[in-house]
This record gives sequence, structure tokens and C-alpha cells, in this order.
Amino acid sequence: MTHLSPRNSPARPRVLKTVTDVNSWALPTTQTDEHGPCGDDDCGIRDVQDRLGDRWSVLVIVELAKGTRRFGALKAAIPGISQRMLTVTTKRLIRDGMVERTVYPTIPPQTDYRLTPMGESFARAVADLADWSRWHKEAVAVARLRFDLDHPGEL
Amino acid sequence: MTHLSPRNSPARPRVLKTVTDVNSWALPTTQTDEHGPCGDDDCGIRDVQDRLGDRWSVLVIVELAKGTRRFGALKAAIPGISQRMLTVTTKRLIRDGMVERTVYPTIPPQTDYRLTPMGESFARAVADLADWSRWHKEAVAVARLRFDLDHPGEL
DNA sequence: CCGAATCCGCAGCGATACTG
DNA sequence: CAGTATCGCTGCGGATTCGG
Repeated sequence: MTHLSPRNSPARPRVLKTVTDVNSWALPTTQTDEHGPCGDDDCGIRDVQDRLGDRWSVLVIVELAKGTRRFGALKAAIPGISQRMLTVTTKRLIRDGMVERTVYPTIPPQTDYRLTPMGESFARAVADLADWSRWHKEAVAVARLRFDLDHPGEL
Repeated sequence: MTHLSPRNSPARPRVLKTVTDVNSWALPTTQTDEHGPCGDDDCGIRDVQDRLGDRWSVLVIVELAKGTRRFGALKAAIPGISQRMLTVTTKRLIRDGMVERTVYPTIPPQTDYRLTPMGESFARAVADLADWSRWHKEAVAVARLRFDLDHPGEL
């Protein structure tokens, strides 16, 4: 909570003056601009971000968007993922109502995963973002290279 | 939709048989289905996901989409964020070419942040996802409640 | 006001082993 | 084949302090 100086002093930033009174550097005025639909704790993004944030959820969604998949097929289609993370990820997606699971009690057990209607809706939204990503990935890479050249040792 | 009778692969699966030879549970066949545009290490999403993953990048983008902001204004508009994470986040966004920074060497220093054209493009893509989030947030919440009721002590 | 530097807890994730 | 349990590492991110 940034409280500020109740000082009404119109003293706004002076420009290039030899100064040592560092302590007086306070907020010039109440500047919390009014428009905060976002900026509140969450503006509704958080729920989605929880799924977008982790490493695997998006990849699982994208794969399931192609159709129903069994556990092993998912694992095979997402090379880097471990058994554990696949079960964890699918379980979280199920919890969020994005994915449904069907277990067939055959002797080598089989489990099918498929998107729910909401999951499909989400998959389309994600696909749009993936398109954006593919379209701009080189521009991002270039920007990063330039930055790393100009600012070595940062980030 | 729901296709049943999943088992048809020729060789292995027996159904509901008293078995103990657990060791023979091997892959039925080479099942790496062919379509892997995604599934490779990254299908181009990773670059974006790096920014979507962390807690603050999206919020900063959304705020900057409203216009140029100084450091303090950003901090005020995003209540939870700390000084450190704001500087870190903005720097990462600058590195990715999403944000530009302008420093005015006044005596109380002033720094303005604004989206680059690419940043604005990204902001629109993100806004679409935020819309989806707002539209479905209650459905997600309900799904989670149901899950937590049925499966206590999980996740 | 803006930012860098330091310390530190904790969640995410991988590796491994075990079960039905 | 599908899933659970346990351990250890790593990096994000919060709190705090210092500096121009």
C-alpha cells in the first residue's frame, strides 16, 4: 500500500538541478488513474493463467483437440513429459472441467481422455494464441538477441 | 463422440481375465500417431508461454494496453506486485520486444513504459483470452467445487 | 521516484521405484 | 498400461535494504 504525502505542495519534478535532498522524493500527486477493471486482485485472468502457466497443460490441450487419446498416446505425443506430470496435468484439467476421463477395466487397463465442450472452447482460444506465437516467434527471437547483445549479463 | 469398444488391436489385450503375468504389459504396437506439428519440443508456443507463465507479465501488458504508464503508475495499477517483480517483468517484456522504455533525466527520475506495435498485437491476443476467461470463470469454479467434493484430499 | 542487490521460502517438475 | 509415492533440485517471486 503506497501511502503518499498529503502535501499539497505543487512542487512537481524539477529538472536537472543539483540536489541532495533525496528524502523528499515522494509521489508528485495522487496518480492512481481511474479505470481499474483489471488491476484488482484478479480481473478474471487468474483462473486461466493457472492452466496456462504450467509447462504441460497447453500441450495436452492442443493434443486432445485432435481427438480422444489414451494415456500412453498422450505421453508419446508429448515427448518431454514424464508419467507423473502427465497424470498431474490431466487431473488438474479434469478438475477444471476441461477434460473427461473414461476408464475401461480391461486387463491391460485403458484410459481415454477427451475434451469437454468447455475444453474444446478453451482449445480454440489457445489455438489462436498459438497462431500468434508462431507468427511472431522470430521477431521475439530477434528482439531477445539484440537485447542480450546490448545488455550482456542481464536476465 | 463417445466411441466405445476401444479394443481392437490385434495382438495383446485380453479382457477381464484372471492374470498374474503383469510383466507382459507392454505397448500393444507402435502407437506414436503421426501428426506431430506439436508434440515436438516446442511447437512455437514456448516463447509466448514463458511470458504467459509468470504471474505478472499479462497484467502489465493489459495495463499498458490502456496507454503509456510510468513506473509508479504501473505499480499502483497492479496492487499485488512488488517493486522488484515490476522491474523484472518489464525488463523481460522489453527483452522480448513487447515494451519500450523512455527515461527522463529529471531530478526525481521518471520512466515511461509503452507497448511496441508487437506488444499491442500481443495485447489484443491476450485480451481475447481474458474474455474467454471471464466468460467461463464461473463454470471453472463450479467444476472445481464438484471435483473437490467428490475427490477430497486430491490436488 | 526508479531501480539494483541480497536473502530465502516454496511450488513446479524430473527421476526413480512400486502397485494392480 | 495406467497410476501413486517419495525425494531432490531449481527458479520464481516476496521482503528488505541500499543508491542516485
